[in-house]
Amino acid sequence: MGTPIKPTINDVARLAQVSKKTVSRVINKSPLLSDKTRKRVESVIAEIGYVPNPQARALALRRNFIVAAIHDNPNAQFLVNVQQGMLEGIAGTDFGLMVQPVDRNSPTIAADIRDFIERQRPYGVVLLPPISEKPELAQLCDDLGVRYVRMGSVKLDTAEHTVSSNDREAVRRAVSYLIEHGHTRIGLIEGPEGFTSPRERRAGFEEALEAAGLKVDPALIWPGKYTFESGVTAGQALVELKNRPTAVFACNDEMAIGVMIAARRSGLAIPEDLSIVGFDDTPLSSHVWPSLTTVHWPIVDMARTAARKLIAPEGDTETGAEWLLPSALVERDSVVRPHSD
Amino acid sequence: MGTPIKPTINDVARLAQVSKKTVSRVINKSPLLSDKTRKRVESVIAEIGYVPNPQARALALRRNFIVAAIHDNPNAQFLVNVQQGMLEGIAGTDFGLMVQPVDRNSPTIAADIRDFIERQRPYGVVLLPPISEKPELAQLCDDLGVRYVRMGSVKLDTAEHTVSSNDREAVRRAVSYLIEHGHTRIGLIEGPEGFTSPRERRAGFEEALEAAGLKVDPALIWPGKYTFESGVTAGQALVELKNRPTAVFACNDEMAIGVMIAARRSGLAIPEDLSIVGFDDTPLSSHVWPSLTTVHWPIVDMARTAARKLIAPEGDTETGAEWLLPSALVERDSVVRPHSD
DNA sequence: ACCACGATTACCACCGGTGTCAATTAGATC
DNA sequence: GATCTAATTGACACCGGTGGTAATCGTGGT
Repeated sequence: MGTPIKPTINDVARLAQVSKKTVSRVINKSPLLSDKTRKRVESVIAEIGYVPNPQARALALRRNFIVAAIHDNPNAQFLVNVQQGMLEGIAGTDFGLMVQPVDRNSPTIAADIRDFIERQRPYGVVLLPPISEKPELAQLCDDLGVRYVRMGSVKLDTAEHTVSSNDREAVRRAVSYLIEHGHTRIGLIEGPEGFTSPRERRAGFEEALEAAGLKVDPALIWPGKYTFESGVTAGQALVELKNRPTAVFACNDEMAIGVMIAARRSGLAIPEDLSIVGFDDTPLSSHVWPSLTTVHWPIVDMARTAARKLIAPEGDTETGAEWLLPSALVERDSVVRPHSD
Repeated sequence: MGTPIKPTINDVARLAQVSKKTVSRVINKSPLLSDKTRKRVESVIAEIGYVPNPQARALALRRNFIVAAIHDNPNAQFLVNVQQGMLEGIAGTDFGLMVQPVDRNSPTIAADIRDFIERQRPYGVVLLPPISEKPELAQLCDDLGVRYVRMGSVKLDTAEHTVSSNDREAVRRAVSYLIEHGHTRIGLIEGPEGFTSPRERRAGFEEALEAAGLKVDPALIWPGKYTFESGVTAGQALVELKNRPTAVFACNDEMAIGVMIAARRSGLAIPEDLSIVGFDDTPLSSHVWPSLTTVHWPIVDMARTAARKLIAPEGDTETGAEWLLPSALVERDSVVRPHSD
């Protein structure tokens, strides 16, 4: 107890009667080593329980074994999914995961991120949406010489260093699904303005309608903020329309569930009177009743991929997974054909 | 771009015409320095944008500036709250936050944690519930010479290194609140077996009944797993009882909401036919309809405190906040007086 | 002007690893 | 057995900081 003194590479070297450098070679699995020596050193390592000091390694190699998730996203499920994915991506390596939230609206956001990176010098960082949409932050990482990967929707300013999903196509398919079920008056609850992903989702919505020869009715499109409350508000507005829609696509699950609540308060039955489709596929979506048909957003996959790309050897640009990950519609119980009138 | 070379302490020393050590003193705000020298060095630092290399510091000081949250908790909101709290606790310091999940059921859990700690050598770790209840893990931290703080409910094996809330008392108050509202048949949905916190919550439930002279009816007590589904199952069972309860206390919010759903499926109105109280005060609890009366569990406060205690100077045992943090009942809309029959 | 003494500052080893390159050893060849 | 070459291994500087101690500076007292 107290303060146990960890054995160092010198201890191993002395006990195995070899030089530090040889021990270093064993640790790093260098091929230019005789089996005999390797065995001997390995047995000493096992015996005294030597583990290389990560800080010393980091100093000598001028790179440490930490990747960081930098985010500005208040959504718990999203964050946890990202963390899970990144941890999967670094599993089996020596890397660890740091988390650093920032304030999207702060004027010092760039300085804060710079501060974090310089204070910790992580090996690389993953920029999560929505701050991944700010090109100046990617530039900052470049300037600081820290590797980075952005997570986002396709159609960011550039695809470089970006792991993405195709939200537009995913929404197009989801709305087409509603149309195939016979819906022609379909409401949309949008995400917050000023970000790529909500914009893409709206574009997908419009494309689906146009492809089916339906026209986009501005009265059926309401703004939302990705929050439950904003879903309730928008849902209420939609439901109280004289000529109300028979289906609603909400740009995320939370708002979709808000719509459910609002509709029910107005005496509508879900899905009989109003079909609803969400986006994200959070656990919540299968917990509500009726369970929510929604677009599965591959966050975990994206985060895993981002982490893998981040720690992949320099030249190795084609490590395994692709940069674009597929979404999929998850059919549950919140969509039926509309009343035939 | 490319690989910018960060200025080092040597660059500063050369430009300011002083020794490395003097620069080091400036960085560490040593008092034994003349103002003149300090000013000169500081201006050079500002000019070339020098930031000390954290890995070199970590090596020399034999301690780094990272605290880690080690957890085995699948609940997203809980994790995010803990992270938020810990980040608040280290705000303004040089510390960063790492996250390391482990598998509670894995036989190698201790080895996994040891592995993590040795691979990263964080300055200290916070053990989150429920793994904070395993004394052998605290022992492990001791053995490894890494500082730690546990988060949990009072009545763990020992209070040492433990930031806690008093779940028993909190539940006692919540259930007393139901009793004050006229409920006498009160159901309980328990948390998973084998952990201190659910045990304490149950004890609080029983104490409240006994204090009011009511007897504990085993038929009204159902097991749960802290999941939404288990809440639905238990809720359904309670509601279908011949002599069903007029109120239910669920050991967490998710289960409480499960009970809501189950009750509604059986045609009961909430809260008119069934009052419900939860535990946690997750955002969810104010999103459901009717909003859920629940016990506010001070996770953020506990996590903030844990982080502060962790990085507090050695002897400084009485830094600010207490080790025991208060819970409080949050009155919302899910409790009314029972039908007077 | 000289000296003691506290305030500043410099020097050098060290933290625990890795890179470079020279030295040593082993195996092959004649 | 001597020589050559490839395979192993070691010596040493260095990564960028900090600690301990010695050296230097400034000041007041006499």
